[in-house]
Amino acid sequence: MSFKSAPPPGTADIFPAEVASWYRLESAARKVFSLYGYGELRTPVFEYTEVFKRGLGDDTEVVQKEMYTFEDRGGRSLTLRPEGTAGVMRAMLNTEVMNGIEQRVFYSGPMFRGERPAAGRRRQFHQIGVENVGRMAPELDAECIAMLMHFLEECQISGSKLMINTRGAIADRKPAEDALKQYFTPFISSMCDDCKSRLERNVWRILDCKQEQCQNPIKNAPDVVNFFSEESKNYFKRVCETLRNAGIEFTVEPRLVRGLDYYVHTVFEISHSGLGAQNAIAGGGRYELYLPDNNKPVIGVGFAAGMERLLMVQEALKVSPPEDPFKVPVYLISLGQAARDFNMKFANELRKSGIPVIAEVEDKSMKAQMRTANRINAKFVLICGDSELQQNILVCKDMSSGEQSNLSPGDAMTFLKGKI
RNA sequence: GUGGUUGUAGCUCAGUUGGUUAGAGCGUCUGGUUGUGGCCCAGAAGGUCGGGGGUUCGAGUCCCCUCAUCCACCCCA
Repeated sequence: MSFKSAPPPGTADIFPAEVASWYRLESAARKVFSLYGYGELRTPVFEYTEVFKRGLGDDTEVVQKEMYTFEDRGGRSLTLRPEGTAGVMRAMLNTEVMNGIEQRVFYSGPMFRGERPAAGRRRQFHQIGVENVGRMAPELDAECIAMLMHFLEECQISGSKLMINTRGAIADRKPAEDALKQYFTPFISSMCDDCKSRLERNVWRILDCKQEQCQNPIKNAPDVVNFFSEESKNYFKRVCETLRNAGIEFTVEPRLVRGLDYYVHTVFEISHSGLGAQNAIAGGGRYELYLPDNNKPVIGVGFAAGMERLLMVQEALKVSPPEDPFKVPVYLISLGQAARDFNMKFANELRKSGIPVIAEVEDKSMKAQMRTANRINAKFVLICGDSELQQNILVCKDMSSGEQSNLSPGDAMTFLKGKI
């Protein structure tokens, strides 16, 4: 196997046979999201580096060590988007959302993160995401989650687990952070290196640590919710209520923090077993996102789902693969140059009337051409040789029954139109 | 970034304690009497054994380096 034909680490070619499954995910997304009033927004795959630094938070793992950053010829620092929200919010700046008018958008496309590839984790991966921008209400958070569940249902994905938590308002952070710092400080010498640096940089993430030596201190850590304002607590309560009213099952996971700094209040994650270590198929929450040169945050609630992971779950659940939209049902066999000339022209006429066709261009034997027809799974073949040309007919053969008949080119076209 | 795993034909893999022209199955191509596929039969093509260096009379087999794969840590979608 030649390594030269392999794409760079963590990237993959998606061949036509697999693309059908991607189409299905995307059309499920369009269908469901449009039911909730969401329209598609397409933003660039790269942005000014500052958009992500400022938007996601300088101290996040993603910004610190996973971004594909480069300088363009104009000396601008640009970054391949590691997630979708920051770019969408950048696009929303200076629109009516800044005055509390709601915008509902979804997106899908490639994201880039310089991580070591593993099961369900690539350097270029694809997300479908949704953002409800401009307004804040617990009902919107709940509806966003409900829509995600609806989408998963549409994708025939069952057995997923919804976990939610609250991070409180930004104003609640300080007391909670202080309490956490105070609590962890006596234990910190026995904790892992990452946690040591998190203590000052980002205490919250200690709660998320999975290292053996950190589990004990974490287990008894104070519940941050206790430091939140009544307003924040009520907000979360209301989100939970609305979800229950919608009949959505979930568990409250006080340890659920998530890695990006822009989250406030509601955060959530959906996991699915049977995916390997990366078991999150979607995640999101409410955010207040600050962008360069803007002191007023863009607010909203949203989520992103990993397309590769959704596909993996579908496969694990044995969701039947969609029909290949690239089937070519008609194959034109020609015997001799004159017949080939005719077929090249006739093929185009068939295509213009909506019939997918492949015409053989090589001077191969009848048998060889029949074998090809069989291999590409043609439903019908049209055979043309000198005698057919003389009589102005084509032999039309049904590949599954083996029946064949002589038809004029015009009749053959109408016949095939009726069959395909 | 840190670990471990694997790397032989288009694909899935065999290759015995290092020993002559590197194998199988599937796939592909060509044939099995004039222009008819799938099944069957016959034959053919196709590999500098991921790359580089080393040990050896001799390396696909052993050692080192490198690249890539897959997986785990980490992080998250």
